[in-house]
Amino acid sequence: MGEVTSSESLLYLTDEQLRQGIEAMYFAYRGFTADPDRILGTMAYGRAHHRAVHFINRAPGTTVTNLLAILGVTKQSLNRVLRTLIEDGLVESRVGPTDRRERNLYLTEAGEALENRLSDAQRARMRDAFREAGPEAVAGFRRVLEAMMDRELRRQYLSLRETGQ
Amino acid sequence: MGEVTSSESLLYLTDEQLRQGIEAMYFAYRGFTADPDRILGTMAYGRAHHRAVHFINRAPGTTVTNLLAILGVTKQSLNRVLRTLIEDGLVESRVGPTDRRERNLYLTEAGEALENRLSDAQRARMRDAFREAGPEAVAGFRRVLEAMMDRELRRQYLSLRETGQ
DNA sequence: ATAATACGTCAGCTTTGTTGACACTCCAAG
DNA sequence: CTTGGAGTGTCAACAAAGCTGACGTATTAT
Repeated sequence: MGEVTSSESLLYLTDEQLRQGIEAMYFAYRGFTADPDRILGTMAYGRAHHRAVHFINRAPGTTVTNLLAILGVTKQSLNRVLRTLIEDGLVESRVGPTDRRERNLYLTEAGEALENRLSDAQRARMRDAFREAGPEAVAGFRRVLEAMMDRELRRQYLSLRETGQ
Repeated sequence: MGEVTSSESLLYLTDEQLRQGIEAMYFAYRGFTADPDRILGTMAYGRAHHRAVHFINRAPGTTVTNLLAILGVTKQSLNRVLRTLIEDGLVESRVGPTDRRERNLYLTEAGEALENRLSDAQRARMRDAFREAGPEAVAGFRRVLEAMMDRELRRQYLSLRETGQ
């Protein structure tokens, strides 16, 4: 406290500051997932279903391999989730038009309805947080998060951003 | 795009912006946990052990009930983790001096060694991200994360901050 | 004395991840 | 036109880490 590290004051890089950043990240992430989790808890779905539905909505027609790369799980794990979503009529799997080995994934109306419910809840929290913190804080938030991603995930994130208008 | 919402420009509260914030949070959290996970993967421990060790280090002598409140899991779940840590000599459980029903938890030297290894890795990533983003971005990052926490978790987070110098 | 608290543990279940193995379809290249 | 490999689906077995419910045992508080 009151200890000046340099004339530029790199106080925000103190171990104590970094630890607070780590704890903030941990507690905030729990808030971040709390609302969708509550909704999902009332049905037979979990966080994995949310992720699948989110990214299918984000990039309709995406293939299984694509989804595997974004989610970073094994195909067996994803397939289990995907299968229940297809059986329950939330996701449609169409044989690829050019390459018929591929499966293009789409949300059905019911799937879109669930996606909306979940992302409405998550967006509401994000919106409140953004509003409370203000636009400059939001810009900083985004900048730090981007810098925290793994190289490959960052690439994925940025290419998703291009997609969305 | 180019659509002006108001004279104040609340463009950062667009659904598209919020969705990008959500995805940034998701991808960044994976980066956030990647390094400790890699280390833990080489031993018989997981993320749950990391959390326990982190918060015991943060508040030495904390009780089991306290830890339960911070981590938000059941005592059965925590106990499984705690038991292995105690058996392996990373955590010491002392009978409470004033109230002998309580157990005060402490890291042993070996426990501290593991905690250091894990948090060094995590801090290194946080430090790089902070350095890359700059002090103002870091302040914004913290402000948004704080606003995203559940009321109760935010309380916990803030009381932890007081503890640390 | 009795009730409540703090802790530990047994048993069983769920979600979501993992390996490894195998089959099928289909594209592309030799 | 065959053959290798990519994309996909699925079976089996397992692990980590969460959950509920129930019970036992100290210890403290009323």
